[in-house]
Amino acid sequence: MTDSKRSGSGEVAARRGKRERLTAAAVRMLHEQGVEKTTLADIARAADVPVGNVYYYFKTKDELVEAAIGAHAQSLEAMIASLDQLPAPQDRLKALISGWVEQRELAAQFGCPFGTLSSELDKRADGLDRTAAEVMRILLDWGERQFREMGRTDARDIAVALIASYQGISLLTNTFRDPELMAREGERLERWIDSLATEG
Amino acid sequence: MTDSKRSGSGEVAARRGKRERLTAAAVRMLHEQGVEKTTLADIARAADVPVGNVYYYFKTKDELVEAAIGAHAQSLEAMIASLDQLPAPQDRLKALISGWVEQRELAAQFGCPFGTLSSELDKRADGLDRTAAEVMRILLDWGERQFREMGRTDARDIAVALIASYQGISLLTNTFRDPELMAREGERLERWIDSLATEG
DNA sequence: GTCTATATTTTGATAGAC
DNA sequence: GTCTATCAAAATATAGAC
Repeated sequence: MTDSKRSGSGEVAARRGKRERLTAAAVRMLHEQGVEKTTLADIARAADVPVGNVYYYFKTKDELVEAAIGAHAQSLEAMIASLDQLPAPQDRLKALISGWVEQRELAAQFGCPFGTLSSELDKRADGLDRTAAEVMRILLDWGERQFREMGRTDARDIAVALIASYQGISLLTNTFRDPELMAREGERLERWIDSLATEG
Repeated sequence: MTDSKRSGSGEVAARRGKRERLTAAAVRMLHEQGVEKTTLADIARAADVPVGNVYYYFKTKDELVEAAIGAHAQSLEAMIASLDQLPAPQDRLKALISGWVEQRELAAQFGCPFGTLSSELDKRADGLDRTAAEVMRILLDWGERQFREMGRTDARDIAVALIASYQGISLLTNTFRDPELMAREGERLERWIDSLATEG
């Protein structure tokens, strides 16, 4: 078995490694350049994989976009699991906002990584926009649970309002290239969360 | 002067007519399909102008995009002039929100006409994203003036928050293809405007 | 001013050597 | 499994007849 180093688990590791590098590169490039402007060559270069080799891992560009959406879903689930460690729903929500504010420089450069992707996919006929909507719904449902736990009967509406505020301030932060916009809106949202706990 | 019908003011009218049709078609197509997905052929077809003729009016695709931004600026100025007819700033702001809610079906299909454009342009290197930012600033400045007239010292921050809420709910309304999201958020924002007038 | 035909470039995707 | 070379289609832009 002189081929033992090149076959077996070695191949699997290489395969997974490249596939994951391509997915990570896709997430980054789609965020920075958008779906339509990003070419397969861009992604291949960012992943340090030859262009022609991309098709061994992903049959079409859409499959790469789908993999990027999946990666966003995984990140989101991990973030939610982390937030759920906190005992009080108010603190969980405020920790979510803090995370947004921490990413304000990236938002100023390229907007919300998932919001801009979702927005762009909504202009396409295929089903990838529905996949993105599913991911967005995970965050919305989590937010609703927090507000319900705080005793709000309008939990869904204010969860929608919170996520909308984040998506909107991401767009403005990006449009004006001003991370301070996100910081100030974050402070306002945290005060708002506190006020919701005391009000009816 | 056998050519009198084809030269002189007739040509100017035709020229202006086609240019304006192309601009209007660009606005519509860029909204529906996005900048990168929309081809010059798409715009030409929507304007009922032969593809090759487009270049007589616009030297590049970017010039067409710029014209579309200019058209948005004009629409915005017209809307502001109309809102300014109302005597009270609260009513002007609530009329703005009503207008957003009225357009909810279009938002569900394609998002905010200007927000999605601005978001996409921010992913490009050229200066068109700065032009879009100028237009967005017109609305922001107007909102700030209304809140200041209401006696708010935090006028800029809440103007940013209001526009962000609209941009964000447009994105969610589009993502979930649900115009009702915009309607409910509109109601919430109107209650919020009222509460600002009574609070400090 | 208008339009057809076409040049040029880019991009998604494939064939086939190694 | 990897990679080079290349195809085919689409898109921007131009040339030149009318």
